[in-house]
Amino acid sequence: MTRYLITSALPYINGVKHLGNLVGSMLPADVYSRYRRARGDETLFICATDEHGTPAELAALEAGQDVATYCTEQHDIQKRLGEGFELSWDYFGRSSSQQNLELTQHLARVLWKNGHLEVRTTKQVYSHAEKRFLPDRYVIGTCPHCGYDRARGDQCENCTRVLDPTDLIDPRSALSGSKEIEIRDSAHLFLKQSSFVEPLRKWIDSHDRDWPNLVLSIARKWLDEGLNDRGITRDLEWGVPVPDDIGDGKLKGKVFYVWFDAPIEYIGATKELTDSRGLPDSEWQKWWRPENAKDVTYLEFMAKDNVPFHTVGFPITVMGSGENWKLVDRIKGFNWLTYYGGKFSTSQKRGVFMNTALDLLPADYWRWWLMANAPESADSSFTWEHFAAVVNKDLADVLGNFVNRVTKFTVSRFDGKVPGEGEYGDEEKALIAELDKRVTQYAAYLEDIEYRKALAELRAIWVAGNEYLTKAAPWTHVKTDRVKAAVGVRMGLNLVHLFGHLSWPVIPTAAKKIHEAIQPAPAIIPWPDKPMAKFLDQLEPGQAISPPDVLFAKITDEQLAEWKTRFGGE
RNA sequence: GGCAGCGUAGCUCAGCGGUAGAGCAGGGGAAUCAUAAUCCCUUGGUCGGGGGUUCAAAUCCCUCCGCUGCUACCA
Repeated sequence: MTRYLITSALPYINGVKHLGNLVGSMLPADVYSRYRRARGDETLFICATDEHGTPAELAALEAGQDVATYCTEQHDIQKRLGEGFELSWDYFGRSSSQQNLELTQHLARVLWKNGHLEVRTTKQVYSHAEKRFLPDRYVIGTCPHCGYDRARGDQCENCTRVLDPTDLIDPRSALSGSKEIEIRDSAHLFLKQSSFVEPLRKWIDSHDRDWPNLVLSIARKWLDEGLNDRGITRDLEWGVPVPDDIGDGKLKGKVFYVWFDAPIEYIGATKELTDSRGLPDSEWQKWWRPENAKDVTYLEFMAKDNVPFHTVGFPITVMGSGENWKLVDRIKGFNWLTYYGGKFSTSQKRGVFMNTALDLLPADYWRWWLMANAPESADSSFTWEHFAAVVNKDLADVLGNFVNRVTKFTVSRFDGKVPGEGEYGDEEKALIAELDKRVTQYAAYLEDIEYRKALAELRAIWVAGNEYLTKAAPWTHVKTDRVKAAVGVRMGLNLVHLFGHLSWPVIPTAAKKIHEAIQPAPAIIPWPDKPMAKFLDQLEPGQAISPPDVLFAKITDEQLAEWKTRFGGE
């Protein structure tokens, strides 16, 4: 049987993530992981914080903390928020872990031995005020092309030309404004990516049919433009140190570039997991070393900005090692979620962030809207109006109200027990036939990782329940034909039970409550892996049920107005 | 500038060579078990503009316009 290795792009450490970050990687990975587990597949869902790099150092500086402490705190915050969103990680690691350090150094060593790395001297901007090297973007000055006086060292935001920091007129530090900067020579390790174009293209072409267009076109764009060799070290203190035996001692005190060590943390976090349980190395290797992982399908979830690093950078690391490491099998890429058509922005505090989202509403509300409107084929836009309308209609009216009306009616007219009288007739058979089709279709969409379509199908399944109930109308029959009413109620309760199962990967908390209205719920609510005729006729007559509290309170006009004001709608 | 994606009903989107679709919103009706929720019926689009290929184009090609993103040391 296939085992599933699932990774979510690593959220960066510099603060709480927004809904765009969530929907682009962590949440879809979670829904898929839950679906696999529901089907009984052995599944490993790995995520971690991405902790290295200049922004982490700067964020720590701003917070008045040393960077290690800052990262520890932020990691805990992100972990807690992820759990608040019911992200079912098997492990949420840290790219600053010892395990990742060792793996990163190991892979760099074999790349060095295999001749895929070389030392080159580059010109770097050094700032005396900060006593540090500055990444290009943290040097600002006047653009030599258009005269814009706040052009960044990597690109002028005004005329969009790509720049080198040495091009800037009157350069200064973006951090302090200090003009005491100089260009220094600095030795760095370069990964000779250019020699991997052919194997990469072959590999990418082999996924022509099973990768989304978005992913293929981004990957090919990079290959088509010609792969430049890429610096994989930086003049920073915070990061994985370059070992002394690489680069003939010219790289003392440098660290690997965050993009080199971050994907390796997928493996690192797996080892963190097995180490934390005192398991031998063979346990993490059974996911990552193909000789032990022939039955593993590896899926990566990420937003489109991450695609180059997962289709080019990381695969080169793995291929160039000459060792057998698991390469990704399927990549699911996402476009951007926008906030009223504009960018979600961490620095400008524009949009909705994971912490505030959970303060307003339970995770399931967000999970439903985000997955039902996932930016799969194009960017999609979050607006409070749309969010409230969708959540109220789909969750409160269509699903929540269905569960409520069936269970309440059972209590008021059937003593709160599953009625056993009567046999299923034509209406029930028609419903069963429809649901056999729809459940199969829903599963097919989840297998394809087509979330918009999958959730539309799930919603259609809920609607089918409402349609059936209207036709069965037990509230009418109960007055004249108790047996007929009993059939409708029994089917209604079986439908509630079904909805609890089918909804679990997407809205786990509500699904659990729905399941518990009928009977105690297991930790993993399994997929209804049998024909609907059986599944919808399985509740024992006489079994007691208990209506849940209101599953989804509606978002009121007042709340909507308040949130729009508070978060700046439009 | 280059590259990529997108432009289909008021809104959010599906369809991607064979008589224009879904959900929401709007209109009408039914029902009254239920969080006034539900169910049925229904209005609504010359598929961004123009040109071409084809028996046939929203769907393929060219071109123009518009929006978004990327452009390699932010991640």
